[in-house]
Amino acid sequence: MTPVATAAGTRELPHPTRAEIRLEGVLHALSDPVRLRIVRDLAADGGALFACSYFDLPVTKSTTTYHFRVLRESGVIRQTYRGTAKMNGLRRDDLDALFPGLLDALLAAAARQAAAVEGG
Amino acid sequence: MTPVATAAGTRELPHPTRAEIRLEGVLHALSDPVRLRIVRDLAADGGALFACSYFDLPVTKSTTTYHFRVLRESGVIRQTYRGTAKMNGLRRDDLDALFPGLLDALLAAAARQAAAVEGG
DNA sequence: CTCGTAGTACGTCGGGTGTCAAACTACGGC
DNA sequence: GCCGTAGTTTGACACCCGACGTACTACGAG
Repeated sequence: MTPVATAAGTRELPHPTRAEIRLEGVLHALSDPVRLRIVRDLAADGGALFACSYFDLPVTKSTTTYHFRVLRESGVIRQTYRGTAKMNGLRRDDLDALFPGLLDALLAAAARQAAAVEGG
Repeated sequence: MTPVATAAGTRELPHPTRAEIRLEGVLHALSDPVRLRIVRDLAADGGALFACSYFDLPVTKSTTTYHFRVLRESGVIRQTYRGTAKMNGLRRDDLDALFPGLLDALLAAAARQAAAVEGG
């Protein structure tokens, strides 16, 4: 069996269109420390793509999958398969078009808070 | 009994200090449609204060109390008693100091989305 | 004092969230 | 073909969240 399109074999991931992205969903996605960290790391290296395994998260693989899915379904990141890896990238263009300045303000706020916490 | 300081009689509400405000908490507070609406209304009239009953929310009184408490405990609003009413105001000074530009970006994003939804 | 208005506290309830372990699928290399 | 690596799925779990009704408290007006 498993002729075509098992859940994992689909090789095609559902993303919300730009118009479907909801501010509340984005804020909810970013209100989790793990997910906020992921987005910060993603934004740190420009528009580069990173596999899930690139991130050093304090949770198991299955929890990691869950968090990336929340980020994708809220429209914050875009995920594409590349061989056995799943590459993740910020949807900066869509977010900037929908909510100009928001992503930068959020990233700046996160950086500021991280500096305040780590720096004492 | 109830000589002094019952929970309601305290007439003093716990607020986080500026340093205690966490970005994740603010985002979580704003990720609920009812609370986002409250903050938008609060911001619409400058720094004016409004009683809870000023807002026309699609929930009961007890749920309203809950949402205002979430906003207060996350540091988004400040609540003070004024007779039998409880006045609510945005903590714009604290938020702007902690996360410059964030609140304005969030309000602009919310306004933009509201316009897109209502305007078709 | 009594009444009305504004808001709180408490108990409850269904559903969502974040976490894990274990078993599984998909791809690339050998 | 077989194995390892990367990620998924499922089920379970404890906890939190948003909603409600009811009973309650606080203050001001009369």
